[in-house]
Amino acid sequence: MKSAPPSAFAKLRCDKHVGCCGFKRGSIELSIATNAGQFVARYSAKGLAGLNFPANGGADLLVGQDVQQRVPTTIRCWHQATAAALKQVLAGRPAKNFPPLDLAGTEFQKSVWNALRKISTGKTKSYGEIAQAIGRPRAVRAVGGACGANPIPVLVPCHRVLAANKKLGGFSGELNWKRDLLAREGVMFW
DNA sequence: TCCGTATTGAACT
DNA sequence: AGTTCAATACGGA
Repeated sequence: MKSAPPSAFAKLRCDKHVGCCGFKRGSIELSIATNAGQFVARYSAKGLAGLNFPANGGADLLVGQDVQQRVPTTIRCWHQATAAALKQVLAGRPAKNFPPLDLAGTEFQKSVWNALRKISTGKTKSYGEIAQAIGRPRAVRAVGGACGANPIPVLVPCHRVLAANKKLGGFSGELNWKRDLLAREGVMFW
């Protein structure tokens, strides 16, 4: 596996910023520079716990390589897997290796997210199909809610879920991301 | 308990 | 072909 790119920055969130920006106390955030912008991955003690789309305004919180050296070895290893996997998906290719995922949520949400991970690159499913896959054929709307609560977009491919009529459906945050991600995988939709 | 939701399919214009 | 509408399961307040 390749080493972390030199463009990767790390930041450690100060504990006094608890609750700020939705990040949790003690978590470690590492950014990933891609051709789609700078993503931010968040790690807990158990694994990758969150992934954020590139956003403006966070640059002032970033620090350089010196702080990155203070990141625990295990997390740096996870981050390499995360960065590689993210870039694979952005390139429209299936990710070979995943870091351990620390998916925090209810049992229902985790079952939905687990079902999402079974959708292979370039394929799509409807909310109804996901609902059926987890044994709750009528929980279609709840599936949508779980998708919106997905803490790790892209790697947990919530963007591969379309409405039953194969139209785009919705997305939390910029809908263009869903379009873009699908286009990167060669998926055509109405 | 009530409200909103990244749905769905059927019944209507 | 577009619009309205009720059923539905779950999560958050």
